[in-house]
Amino acid sequence: MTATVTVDIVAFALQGDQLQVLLVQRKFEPFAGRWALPGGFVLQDEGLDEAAHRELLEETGVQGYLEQLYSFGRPGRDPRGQVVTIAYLALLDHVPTPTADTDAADSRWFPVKSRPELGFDHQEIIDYAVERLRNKFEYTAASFSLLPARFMLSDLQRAYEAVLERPLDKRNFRKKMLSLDILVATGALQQRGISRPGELYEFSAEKFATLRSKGLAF
Amino acid sequence: MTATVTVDIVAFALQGDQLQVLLVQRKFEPFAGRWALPGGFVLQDEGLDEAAHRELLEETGVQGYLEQLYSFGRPGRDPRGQVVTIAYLALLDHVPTPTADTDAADSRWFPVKSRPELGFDHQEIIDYAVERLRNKFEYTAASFSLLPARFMLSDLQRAYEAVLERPLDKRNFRKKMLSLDILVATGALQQRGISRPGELYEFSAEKFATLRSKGLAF
DNA sequence: ACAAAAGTGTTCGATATACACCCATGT
DNA sequence: ACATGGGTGTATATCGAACACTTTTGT
Repeated sequence: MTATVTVDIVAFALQGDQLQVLLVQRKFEPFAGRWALPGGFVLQDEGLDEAAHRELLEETGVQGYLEQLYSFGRPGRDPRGQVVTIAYLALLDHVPTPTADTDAADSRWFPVKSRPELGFDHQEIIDYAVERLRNKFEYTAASFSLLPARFMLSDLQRAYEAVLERPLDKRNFRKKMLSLDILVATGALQQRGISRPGELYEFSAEKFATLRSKGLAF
Repeated sequence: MTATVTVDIVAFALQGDQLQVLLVQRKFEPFAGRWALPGGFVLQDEGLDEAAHRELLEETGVQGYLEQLYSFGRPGRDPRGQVVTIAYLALLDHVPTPTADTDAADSRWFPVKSRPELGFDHQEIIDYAVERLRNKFEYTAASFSLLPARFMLSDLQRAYEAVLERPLDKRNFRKKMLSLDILVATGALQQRGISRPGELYEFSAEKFATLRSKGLAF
C-alpha cells in the first residue's frame, strides 16, 4: 500500500541535425552497467516538479523547460518492488556536459534514433516522450526551448525537422513562423560556414504569452 | 522517501444538457463531510490503470473509458502525509447510480458547473480534467464514450455543446461529423417528445480504428 | 566561376464559417 | 393550425501544400 515514488527525466537537446537524449549508465543493481534515464527518488516534503528540477540540475548543472509527461507503475517494472515513477520531459537550449553523479558510472547524450538498450521500462518512456514532443511541435510553438536566445530561421527549421523527422518546405515554413508574430528580427547577422549570412531572430516573450493564453504555445 | 500512492477518478457523464461529475462525500478525516473525488490507494502489485478501473467499478458498478490525466504531489496536499495521486479521466455513456461505498457517507453526480466545494486539491484536478476533455473534443473524436451505442445527430451535438459550453451550428456540425466517416446510419428512427423522429447512428469501430491510428481519435 | 546556404511569391485545393428555410410528428 | 425539433446547401474566407529562382558570401 505504500509505494516508492521516483521521477525520471527525459531530457532532450539538439546537437547539429540530431535530437539527443541524456542517459546515465547505472553503477548499481538493478540493471548495473545498463543505460537508463536520469532520475531518482522524490524526497520527503518535496513536490514532483521540484524533484524533477532537482534531478535535472544534478545531472546537467542547468535548468530547462520541464513538463510532467506520464506516470508509470506497472507491477514488476522495478525489481526492487513497487516503484511508481513520474516521467518528465525536459527541453534544453544546448547540450550541457553531464555532471559527474555519485551513483552513475557514466552519463552521455545519445541521438534518440541510435540509443542503447535501456533498463527498466525506460524505452517505453522515451517513446512516449518523443511522441509528446512531436505533438507539441505539430500543434504548438514549442521549439523555443530547444534553441538559444538568438537563432537563424534555418536553425528553427532544422529543429523542427530533427524532431518531426520529415523535411519541411523552406518558404512555407518561414511564412508560417513569421505569420505567428512571435519572432523579432534583431538586425544582427550570423554567418555559418561559407555562405550568405542570415538574420538572427529572437522570440518575443510578450507575443508569446498571448499565444500561450490561446493554447497555441506551451 | 516512500510516499503513499493513490488514484483519483474524475468520472464524467452526460445528463440532459449538462456535463456531470461523480463526487463522494467523505465519511472520515481528513475532510470528513466534504465532497471529494472518488479514489483510493493503489494496492500491492496493482498497476495504476488497474487501480483506476477497480475504483471506478467500486464506485459506479460500471466500466468506462479511462485515461491517465496527471499526477499531483504537492507537499501538504493531503494532511496525512506525503501522498501522490495519479488522476484519471473516466467517460461513461450514461449516469449510473453510484454504488454504496463503505468509506463514503454519500455519493452523487453533480453538474460540473455547480459543484460543491471540494477537499484536498480536487478542485484543481477537476479543472484540469475539464480542460483535457475540452481539448479532446476540439481536436479528436472523443465524444463517443459519453453517448450510448445509438444516438441521433442532435444528441451528438448536445454532447459537444455541453462539453465545449458553446453553441454549434447545426448544419456545419452535421456536415463535419458525417465527413469524418465514422458514423453509420442504422435506418432506425427515434422520436424525442412531439416532433419529427430522427435517424439513429452508430459509431463504426473499424473506421474509428483508422482515425485513431492517425491520432484523430482517442 | 562556382559552391553553399539565405532569402523570396503565387497558385490551388481543402477546410471552417456564416447563414434560413422546409419537413414530419403530436396536440 | 401550430409548436417542436429534424433535416438540408451555398457562398466566402482562411489555411496549408506545392513549387524555382535570385542573392550574398568565401574560395
